[in-house]
Amino acid sequence: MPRPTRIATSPPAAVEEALRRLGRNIRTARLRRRMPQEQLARRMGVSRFVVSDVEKGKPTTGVAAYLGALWAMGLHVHMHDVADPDRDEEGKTLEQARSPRTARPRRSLSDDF
Amino acid sequence: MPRPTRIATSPPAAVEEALRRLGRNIRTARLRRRMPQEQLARRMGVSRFVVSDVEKGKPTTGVAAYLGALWAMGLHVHMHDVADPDRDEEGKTLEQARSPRTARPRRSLSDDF
DNA sequence: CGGTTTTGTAGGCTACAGTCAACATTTTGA
DNA sequence: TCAAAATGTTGACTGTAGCCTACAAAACCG
Repeated sequence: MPRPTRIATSPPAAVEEALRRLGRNIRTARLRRRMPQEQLARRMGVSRFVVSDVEKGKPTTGVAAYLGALWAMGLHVHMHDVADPDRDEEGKTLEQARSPRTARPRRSLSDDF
Repeated sequence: MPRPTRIATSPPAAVEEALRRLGRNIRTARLRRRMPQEQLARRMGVSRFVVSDVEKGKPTTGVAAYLGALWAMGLHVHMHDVADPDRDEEGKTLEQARSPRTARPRRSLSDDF
């Protein structure tokens, strides 16, 4: 992703850690299946270097590489729960009566400072 | 990700669908929080176009953008379960005695055809 | 409704992500 | 122990991902 995006070059610690963990998990899954990086890469249609990057949790790597790795090992279903509206308790609370299609802020009549 | 990788340009249907779902979920979470794309983008340190891409589930977009969006809404913890070794039943079954550090194939003594 | 905000889209620019080759290192299985 | 396989690392090349500007459309709230 060209033109260094702050989120990619120096992500928040939480993001970095989440990516490292994801990469570690993917690596564990691959090793359990006794599948070399090379073979996983072929299944995904990328070079083995991308697999290496994914397992390192490299932030600048495309999301398709991560999803593809999960998919190639039958683990992509785990993604279905991520940000699932049913699991988003904070969101459910914040949601008032309905869910608008745009996020236009509400302006109360007399509370406009 | 330059040089069109197959996984990114024409991903397996399952990957495409998983990405669309993820993007949809992120959008729902954002709208519930009544947060414009612009504001979310600022928090992430990217332009609003990247947020738009994420919500569309664009496969070629960097993983940091997706993770960053989740993080900015406090949803990145959902990633912790993805490919979690404890949840990888198939992997647990395949795993024999131990987990090697590389995926070198085993060759039994007399079963080498 | 009507002004305002949000979101979508198109085109162009530029830095860099993915690729590859070659070699070094690590780790395995026997 | 040791050869073989897997993985890591480096550096150069190249097409594109992310950015921006500008306009259009959509959807909101009062």
